[in-house]
Amino acid sequence: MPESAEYLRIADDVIADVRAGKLKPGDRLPSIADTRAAYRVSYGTVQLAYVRLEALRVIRRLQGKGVFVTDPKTWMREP
Amino acid sequence: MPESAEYLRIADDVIADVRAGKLKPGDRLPSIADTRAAYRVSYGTVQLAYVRLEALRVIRRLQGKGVFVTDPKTWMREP
DNA sequence: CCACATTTGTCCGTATGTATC
DNA sequence: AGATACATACGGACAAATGTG
Repeated sequence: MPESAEYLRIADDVIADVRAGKLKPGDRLPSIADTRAAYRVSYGTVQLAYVRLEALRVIRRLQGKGVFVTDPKTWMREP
Repeated sequence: MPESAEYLRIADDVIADVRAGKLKPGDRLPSIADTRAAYRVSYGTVQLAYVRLEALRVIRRLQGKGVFVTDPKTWMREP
């Protein structure tokens, strides 16, 4: 295994983008299909990252609509 | 059509057990193989529940050792 | 040190369901 | 009706850490 797992890398990248302001509350993330292609991973790997990000309250997953960034105020405290 | 997803049910059950005191900080959860059998689900479904619980800081997953309950003080607030 | 079993970790491909547009 | 997008689940495969003999 590389430095860290791919699903963690995907999740960390999203968090980093939010912290950097590249993703703002309400923004929609690229589709899972696009993310899959960008990272060259399976659908399941992206979903694993999203399940984690949802638990961390960084995103909301809305079936049929997309995946959206939440308000960082609710989670942006420490590591 | 599932009342709710199996992986969420597994995760919620663990949280409920911790809240009820049936699982205490430092306790080791049943092995994934046992949990699989108990819920009659696949390995991946249990892992999904655990990835979520890890993000919620309810458990720590230690490769080769097991899955352990964390100190609820760090997460037991909110819904 | 070595071999082996156990246990968790990660990833893939596929199938099917459900919601939205 | 059809296309798009997310949701959930399964089975399989191999890697990595741990513990035991």
